[in-house]
Amino acid sequence: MEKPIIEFINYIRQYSTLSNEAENAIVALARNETLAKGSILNKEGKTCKRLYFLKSGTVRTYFYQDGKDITHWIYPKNNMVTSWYSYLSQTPSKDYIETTEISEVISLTYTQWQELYTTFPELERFGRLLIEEQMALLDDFYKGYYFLSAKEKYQLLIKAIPNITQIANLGHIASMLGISQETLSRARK
Amino acid sequence: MEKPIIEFINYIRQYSTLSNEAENAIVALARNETLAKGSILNKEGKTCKRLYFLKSGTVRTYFYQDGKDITHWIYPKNNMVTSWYSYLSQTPSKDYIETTEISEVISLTYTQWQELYTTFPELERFGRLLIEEQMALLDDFYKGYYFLSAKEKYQLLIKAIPNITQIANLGHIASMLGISQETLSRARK
DNA sequence: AATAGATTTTGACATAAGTCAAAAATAACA
DNA sequence: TGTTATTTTTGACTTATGTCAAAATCTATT
Repeated sequence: MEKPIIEFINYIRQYSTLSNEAENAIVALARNETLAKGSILNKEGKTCKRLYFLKSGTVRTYFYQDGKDITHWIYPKNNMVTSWYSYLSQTPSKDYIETTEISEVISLTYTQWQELYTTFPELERFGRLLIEEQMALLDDFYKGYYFLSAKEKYQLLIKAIPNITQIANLGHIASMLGISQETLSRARK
Repeated sequence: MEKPIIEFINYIRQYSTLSNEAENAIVALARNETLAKGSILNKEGKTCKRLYFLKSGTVRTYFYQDGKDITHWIYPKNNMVTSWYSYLSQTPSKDYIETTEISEVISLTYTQWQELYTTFPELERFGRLLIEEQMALLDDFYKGYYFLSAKEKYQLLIKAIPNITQIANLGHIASMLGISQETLSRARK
């Protein structure tokens, strides 16, 4: 029998060694889905209950401000995806999470993870290291960001997500950078 | 005998239960210092080896961009302080960390924490929950931040750190928000 | 290949915020 | 309590980026 979860297991192994028991527990709980382009994983006002591993495809998180669709972040495949604030604090989200192309995701719920953390210390380690990495990324990305010109912001993003132009359109990228699409278009000239 | 570490132990207890053994291990390793105003805890180019608990006082992290001093974040007492990217990845920092008034800090090194995480699962839990909280804070704060006017940015900061005007001057606050001091002054009008 | 739809670029103009400089207000110190 | 230093505010002018609108380019489908 196939094990469609294997990529996720390998992903976890990059952070922490896994006992057979822990692996089996994850395999037993994980939900594996193939989603059409434009599928919504979570929406504004709903608490994000799941942490997703994006096995293939692309996911975008966004929210509405003054009626405008503003991209929060774009995730290429092989990333953990969720609405971090909502998921971690288990409070209603301000974000939408959507697939921008056909995507496969593997997920467990917040509650399941809490139990796994308690039962398997190696999974709590995974949880810690995963968030540490996300935190370091965010901390580094936003540092001094405000004082950069439109062009410099774009260059910084390219460094963080090199294939961003292949997986997202200009409008989404621009709002992610906090600049207008026209300005971004000119910055790339 | 006094236990000057007790505030830190209580802080940890907010996140995770602590066995006597774990508590003793921390007491044995923790370094307790009183620092004059303007003390530098870490500087640009040096890897931040310690995670600090700010028992009293105020700490500011900042970096230089085009020769300008730009505030990254300001920490009131009872917070964990470090240069997150540098500490978590153990690579050279871009930040300076300084006290802006006389302050007491309690700290352990990165290496010490790694050992504690392995020995005491309850401390690994603390480590995970601490970073999760920081991550949620950052994620929430920066969201949609770019599209706010100077005035709205200031209001958002006041919500995040209500006593900010008591513990930092306008120039530091302005650069933290990514706006000029003059604009901030006018925004507060 | 032709049509329709979506995305990106270009143009003209408006505006929030930056910069430099000086004045005013506040705090620190003798 | 007067003097100096530091911090904050105000003024005049400049500029990067936003906005609205239209043209150009790319993509998909029949």
